[in-house]
Amino acid sequence: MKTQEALRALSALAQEHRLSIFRLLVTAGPNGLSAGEIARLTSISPASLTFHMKELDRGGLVRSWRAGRTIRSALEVETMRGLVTFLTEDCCAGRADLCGGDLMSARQACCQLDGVLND
Amino acid sequence: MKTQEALRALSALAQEHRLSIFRLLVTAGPNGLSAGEIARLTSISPASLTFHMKELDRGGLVRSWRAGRTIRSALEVETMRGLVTFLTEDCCAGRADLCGGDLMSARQACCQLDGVLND
DNA sequence: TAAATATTTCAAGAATTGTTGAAATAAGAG
DNA sequence: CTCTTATTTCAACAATTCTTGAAATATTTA
Repeated sequence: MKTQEALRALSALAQEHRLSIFRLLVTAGPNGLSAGEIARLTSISPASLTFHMKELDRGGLVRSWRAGRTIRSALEVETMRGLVTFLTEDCCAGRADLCGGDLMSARQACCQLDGVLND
Repeated sequence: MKTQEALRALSALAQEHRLSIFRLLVTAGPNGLSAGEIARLTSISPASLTFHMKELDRGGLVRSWRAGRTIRSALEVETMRGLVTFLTEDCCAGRADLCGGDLMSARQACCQLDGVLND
């Protein structure tokens, strides 16, 4: 995952409504939920929901498809996995332990960085 | 970490300048960097930097202190660790594997959720 | 095809976020 | 105490984000 993709995913999650939509879709599994179900369960108006679903889509966090006369959306699992990897491995590269990453590999990477760090 | 704290941390990271400041501070370690150094290294104007450092502070991602006539800022490590935990354990609760979390414990949790999920 | 349901589009307006340069504040150096 | 360096504050403005209700579109049902 590149920085720009990560920024779009982070922006998508950094909003109250969208975070709750996201968490709802986590529990919904691969079949997802229809827009109407999401709107009802989160008390977001239809027009506003369309706006937020687009942002989640732009962030690569959901995928949507038509099913009859409803639009269903489900989590794009790999993106979330990629974001956590970005935060722990790429974003905090060489110091993955700082972000909850693996301590052993982080320690090795840190040793290589020792000369670069300014303190 | 509560949802509102996570939202502030996510919002703080969801901006190009702030993400690059964050990544700079990852490499800087506990002594941090002065505002001037950050401004020079990232090409952000002083006034704009003040604005963004406040957002990072609001997100709990950095802490700042005066050292002589400079202000130094360093990473607030625990918040980043907490955010990754939030994303993997709390946000994706019961499906931590979706976010790159531990597969074993995720599978156990999923079994308990099976009856609740709607597909 | 007409009616009903589900969702999107659109434009207007409100709210929030980000940038800028000039002036203000804080601290060390002469 | 004055000068210089480092940073913040502020107000104005631009840009982006979010909400709203009304109208438009797509699909199924009668």
